[in-house]
Amino acid sequence: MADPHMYDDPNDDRPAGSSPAPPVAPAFRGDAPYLAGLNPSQREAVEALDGPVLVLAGAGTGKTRVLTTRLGHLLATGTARPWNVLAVTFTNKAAREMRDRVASIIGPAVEQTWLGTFHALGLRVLRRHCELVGLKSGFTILDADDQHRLLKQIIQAEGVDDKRWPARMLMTVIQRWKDRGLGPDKIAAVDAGEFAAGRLGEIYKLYQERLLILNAVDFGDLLLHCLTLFQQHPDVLARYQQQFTHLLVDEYQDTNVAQYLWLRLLAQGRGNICCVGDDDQSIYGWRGAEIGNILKFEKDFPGAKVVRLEQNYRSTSRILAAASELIAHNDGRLGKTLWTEGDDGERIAARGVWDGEEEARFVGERAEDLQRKGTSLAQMAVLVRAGFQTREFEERFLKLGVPYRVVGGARFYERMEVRDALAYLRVINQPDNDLAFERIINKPKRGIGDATLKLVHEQARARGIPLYRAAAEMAETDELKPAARRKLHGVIEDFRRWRGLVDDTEHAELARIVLDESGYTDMWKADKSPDAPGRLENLKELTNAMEEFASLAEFLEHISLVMDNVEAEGSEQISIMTLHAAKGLEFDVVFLPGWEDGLFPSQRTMDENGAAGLEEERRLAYVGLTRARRQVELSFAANRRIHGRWQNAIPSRFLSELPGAHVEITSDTGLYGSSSSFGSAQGSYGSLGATDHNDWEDVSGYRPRSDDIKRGPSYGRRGGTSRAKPPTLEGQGYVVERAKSSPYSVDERVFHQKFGMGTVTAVDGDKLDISFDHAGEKKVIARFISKP
DNA sequence: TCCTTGCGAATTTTT
DNA sequence: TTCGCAAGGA
Repeated sequence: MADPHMYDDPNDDRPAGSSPAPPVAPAFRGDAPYLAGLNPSQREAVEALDGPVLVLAGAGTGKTRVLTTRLGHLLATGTARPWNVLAVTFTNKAAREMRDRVASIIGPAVEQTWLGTFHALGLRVLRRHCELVGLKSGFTILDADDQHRLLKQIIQAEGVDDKRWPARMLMTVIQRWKDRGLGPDKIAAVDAGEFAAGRLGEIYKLYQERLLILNAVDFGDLLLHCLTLFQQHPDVLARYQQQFTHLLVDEYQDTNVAQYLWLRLLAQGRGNICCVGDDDQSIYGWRGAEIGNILKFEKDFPGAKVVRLEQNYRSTSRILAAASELIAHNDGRLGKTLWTEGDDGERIAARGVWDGEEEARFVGERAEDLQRKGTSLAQMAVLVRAGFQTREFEERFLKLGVPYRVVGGARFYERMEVRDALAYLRVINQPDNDLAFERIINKPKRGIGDATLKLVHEQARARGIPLYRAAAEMAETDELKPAARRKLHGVIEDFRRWRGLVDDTEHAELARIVLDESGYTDMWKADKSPDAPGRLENLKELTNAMEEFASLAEFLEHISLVMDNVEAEGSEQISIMTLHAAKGLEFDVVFLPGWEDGLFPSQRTMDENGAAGLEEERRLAYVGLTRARRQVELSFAANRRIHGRWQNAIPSRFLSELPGAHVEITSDTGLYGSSSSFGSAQGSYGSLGATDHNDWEDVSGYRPRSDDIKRGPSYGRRGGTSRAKPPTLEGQGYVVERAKSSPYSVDERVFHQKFGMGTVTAVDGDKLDISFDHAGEKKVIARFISKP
């Protein structure tokens, strides 16, 4: 039996089995009110409480409802006591939502469950046993910026060329190692050898050592230290195993190896683990998520029951059909068949346009049109592949006066001014925080530059003391030049005064005092840049937000874990966001712009991760499509400006993977050749969707295969690019007549609007290799070529 | 110590 | 194109 004193908060964490479970509430046997309205598979997923369970929840099949009802059921029937349940999510938002919804079933008892993100729960465990992994109580959590600066210092100190091996890149590698549960001691020389001239293993080790000295951890450590703890202290692990009789995991397809190991260790107690997820929505492979976790669940947890949720309550059957056909192009799926009792709905509209600007114009018009017909802007979203794509839509919506919001983007707590303000507060709360101290020691400029700071650093390192203490001492001695010393003295005095105020000043008020007296507020007041007023506004918001917390320390602890924005929702605004940010959301109408090969699927992903990367892109497309309830408006441009370069583009291969019967492709006149060159004999391009099989492939002669990843012009490379904007459609020369099969042959002389005259060297469907007289070898789509 | 200029790189992102 | 960073001059 566990030592009852092991748990510092008896109210919260009673040791396992300290009291017998109450009898199952008779009224809840089988016909509990919260079970009403579940379909048979949902109900099965809720009621299978014993042994390992995998719930494969397709998009829009009521996953959240199942998850929360299951947790509620577990507690309401007395199968588990609240503190015997471990419920894990990925985001704070999901955790909040689950907590709220479970509370509506079982009331405040939910507060006693271990419900939270992997990181929050990892932290909770770690706080109790930190000394066992070499940390001291009160350790701090570094955010991405702190990590980056710390690693950069190490890289420079080690004399590694940070041009060739930027800290960001090495940080990513280290993070991926941590995601895989690998500490510095587990990195084989071969793995580390690829980076930083073979020194990354060493750098990783130094980085971890520095973290311990700073008494700090990064996000990856929250799990990594837990793993070490569990492995080296079986007694501790055993107690948690005993405590957690039931585990519940959301978004299982997004777990990384470290999270998997963490779960598996804990689940080895009673083995009642229930994971919910959708392999088709695994889109975070690039940050360590291991889709293999969900694929091999049945192997990992023998005797696992698999429940499929396939009835979709969100989308029309045409949208589901399109999404299903698309995702069927992926290999290695667990497989699901989504169906709905709902309407067919409208066909997916796919629109070809001239360039990005026209695409934005088109989306703007469609949005206004739909709004006039009664769809709220709040029920529309523009989902893009990459952040930079949002700009064109923002500009367009501004011009049209269509209210919009960009979801995601810079988060509040990551804004520079907010981080600066927090750094002041952190130093006051905990002067040993070197990174925070360093951040604001000369912000605003107070004449303590690199030279002075370097001396303080040396002193601190030599004596093994924190920077703040070194600075405080040097402010009293003669080691510094009088000017520097005076300035340093001034700041240290300020901090002393502020620290003296902590106990009897309301902490939000203290923050205002600090920001004023330090000159930080004045610095932004004096700043004439256009974003200065916004920054001052943010500082005000920050101090206001502090009022909700009991103390400064509590506030700081909270925000180091919860970095998310509280989004204002419900207002009449169209949303613009990345496909990644859209996961889990739904809208009546979804715009999916930029469906061009190289942009989406992203060339970079395909280059770096090959066929697996392409599959992940396809899942992203699947996520995008399944966000829509009623209508999907796809679009693709023939020309796009990427990083200031114009490039011509071919439609995304995903477009040709959609079922023609449910997709209606239209295109501006002449864009992709005249009508005679496309589709059937007389058809305007717009009639293509009527045929059973999408004619696109027949038209272009281009049949993508899943392993065919390097075709087509690529973004971010030379070839098919030009500096100047391509001539407008009204120009001329772009409406090209050509016969159905390729009208060009090898050795033929041709003309290209941008590259001038050239000779065809190879023909592959509608793609030509041309040796231009002045522009060199290029791959070009036939429609951009004319006969001289 | 601060400010200007020039070069290079440029997804997706939670905690 | 645009942004961020680093080197070099005032």
